[in-house]
Amino acid sequence: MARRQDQQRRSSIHDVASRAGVSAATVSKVLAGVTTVKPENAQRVFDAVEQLGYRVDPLASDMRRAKRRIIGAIMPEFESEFFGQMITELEGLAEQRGYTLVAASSRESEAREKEILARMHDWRVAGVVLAPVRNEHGPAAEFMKANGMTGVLIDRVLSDDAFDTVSADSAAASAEVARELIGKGHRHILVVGLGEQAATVRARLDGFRGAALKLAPGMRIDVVLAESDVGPLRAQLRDYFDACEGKDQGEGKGERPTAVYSLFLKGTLVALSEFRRRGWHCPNDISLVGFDDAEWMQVTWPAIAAVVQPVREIAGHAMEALFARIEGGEGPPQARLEPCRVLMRESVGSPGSGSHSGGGNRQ
Amino acid sequence: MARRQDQQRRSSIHDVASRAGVSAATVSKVLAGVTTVKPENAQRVFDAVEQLGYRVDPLASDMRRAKRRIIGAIMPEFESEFFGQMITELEGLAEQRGYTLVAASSRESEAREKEILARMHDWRVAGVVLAPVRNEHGPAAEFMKANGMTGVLIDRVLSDDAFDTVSADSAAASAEVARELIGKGHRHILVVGLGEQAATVRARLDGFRGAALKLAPGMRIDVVLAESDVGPLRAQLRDYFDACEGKDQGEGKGERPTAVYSLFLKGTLVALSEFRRRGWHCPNDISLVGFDDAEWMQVTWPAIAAVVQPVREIAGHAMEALFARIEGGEGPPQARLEPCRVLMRESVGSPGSGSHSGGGNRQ
DNA sequence: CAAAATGAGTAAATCGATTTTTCGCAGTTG
DNA sequence: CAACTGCGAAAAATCGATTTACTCATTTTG
Repeated sequence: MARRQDQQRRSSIHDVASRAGVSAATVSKVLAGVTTVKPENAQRVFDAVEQLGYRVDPLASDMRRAKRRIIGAIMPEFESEFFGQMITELEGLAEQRGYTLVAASSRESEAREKEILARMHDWRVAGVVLAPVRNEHGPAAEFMKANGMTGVLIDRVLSDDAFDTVSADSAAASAEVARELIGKGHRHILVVGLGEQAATVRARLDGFRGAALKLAPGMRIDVVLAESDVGPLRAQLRDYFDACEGKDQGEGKGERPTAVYSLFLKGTLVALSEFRRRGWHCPNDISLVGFDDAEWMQVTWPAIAAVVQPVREIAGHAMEALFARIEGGEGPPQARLEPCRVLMRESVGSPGSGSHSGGGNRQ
Repeated sequence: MARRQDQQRRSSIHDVASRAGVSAATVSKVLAGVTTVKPENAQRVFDAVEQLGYRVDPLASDMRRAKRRIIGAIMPEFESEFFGQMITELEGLAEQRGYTLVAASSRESEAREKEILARMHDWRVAGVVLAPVRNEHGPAAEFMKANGMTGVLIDRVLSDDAFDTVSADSAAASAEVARELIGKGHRHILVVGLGEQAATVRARLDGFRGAALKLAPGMRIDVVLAESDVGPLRAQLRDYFDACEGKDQGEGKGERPTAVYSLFLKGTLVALSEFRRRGWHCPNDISLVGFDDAEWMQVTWPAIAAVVQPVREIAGHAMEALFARIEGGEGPPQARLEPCRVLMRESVGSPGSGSHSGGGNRQ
């Protein structure tokens, strides 16, 4: 009914100006906090703003200025807790500084990543927080470089010669996982990963292997790395365990690993589902640690041990670095690593303790 | 090194115009696909665009036009799979139509919800997809109404007299859950919910109760509803089961429910963690069904039965309705309900079958 | 006391598009 | 031949701010 007229034109700076009896320029100055305005006029401007319910149009405002107060954020996905929290944090931080965050999901595609970036460039964003699909050497970072965009790379990166980077200290966390598992007596561990090209997967693998072989030089570390998708990983894992079981029978000695370390969240899920399929239970039949924590991991039985990434810290330092650059900060790019927490939960035990429901007869 | 000069001013429509030897207006028309331009000139424009790598500045473009090609999306949170998928879908759909999606999290706060909305109004968004914290009667919807904004309400809503609504058919799904549980022999069921004010919680509760009491009139349905936060719910649930156990001893008959139906995801987690604490296992000691599915639910042991919401459908129809309104569609607001799928998994069994690890001695 | 500096404010240019208006020119028509 | 029609394109207005340049007073300074 009254809808049509509700759709009134919002009042502009000129409406405020004429109501206050000053020029638009003066209004702009008052609102920007310039002090060279007569207090009386300033008050009249404030009054007019109040009466008209005036609010600056950020679009028009950004039009004139060189750096627009828009930040772009590109994440590989939004479905996981990690990136969900990340977006929430980034959005809050951007808002605090009066910026608007435009978020987009690259859906794990580098092609899409670049397209989104191009669109953000069209918007002339002041800066971009990019969590690349693979690593810092992808086409997206290249695009940013070529177009002189300012940005920060997070998560699946180590360091870059053009952009600041912020990520979890995967290597250190993985080393700690190695220490924990070896401390419990594990000497044959399977590491599961996806995306050999992802900077973090490599760091996690190397961190784990380095620490493990230092503590237990003779130990065995198997690795199952799928290239790009979760589907193949599932099959690879099945084949891997099939092979173990085969040897089991042949030699009468358990060739099956006593623990699995998954380098990423979906891998943890795939491992769990493979355990289910085989009727294995944690930690009696096999131990499990996953990189990336999730809320459900502590309520299931057993609770799943996990590496917790410091989302707040990553987001905070990423934004800090980004705004420093936006405001003209110079100097070589910084590569920042934030420490993780390793939560050892019930899914990890000592090998050979407890009853087995699996096929192998060990010890 | 070459960075500074990379930060070149991007070419504007005037650059294209002068290179093509026409006016800016002509360039605009060619790019908009107006046919009243001499083919020869059109070609020269295209060439110039190509050579300069020109792209329209969406900000400047939106400036002049009445409806800006920006869609706002406000979700209560980004951390869950549901809203993560929702944002992903919405973003994709907006992009398909040449719109930019600006997403923000109200972080389950109605105050913040309204603030975000005000900021989106400042941006003069063409439309808003709002998933309200509580229901359609909050201050945010009020704000939208008062300011003549066009929008669609989703998820925690039933119907509205000013906006189209799209949500999962919670009531029907809950009725199906009731049928399934009663079919398995359950006659004493606890329903767990949060936020009595949330439209969906009420619909789910009523849908469940209605169907259940119709099928098994004498059955017992207990309800534990926390008002606003998960913390209290945890305590309430503990008290509830403590009370059950107390009676257990006193009467020697199990007053403990044989199944729990959680009306929302976090409730499912809280229920699971309470089961853990008491050493109860699904489905032997108690059955569990939760509203909202999650990836992990099918890989844990037992797999958790859940109601799957049709995210794609909700997002799709929400955007459809929104764009219809943006393009001037009239008519009374539509309230749309999308059917859910109920996945019965291992967490549901028949009462009294299987061994018990809990305290009560039943049958 | 004249010249320079300062203060307070305004008109106009600008940002980069879109849209409306105007204009020139060619071809028709009365 | 004047008037009219149409077409294609240019010129100008517009969107809503910010910023620069400039105008008067008033005050300070040499």
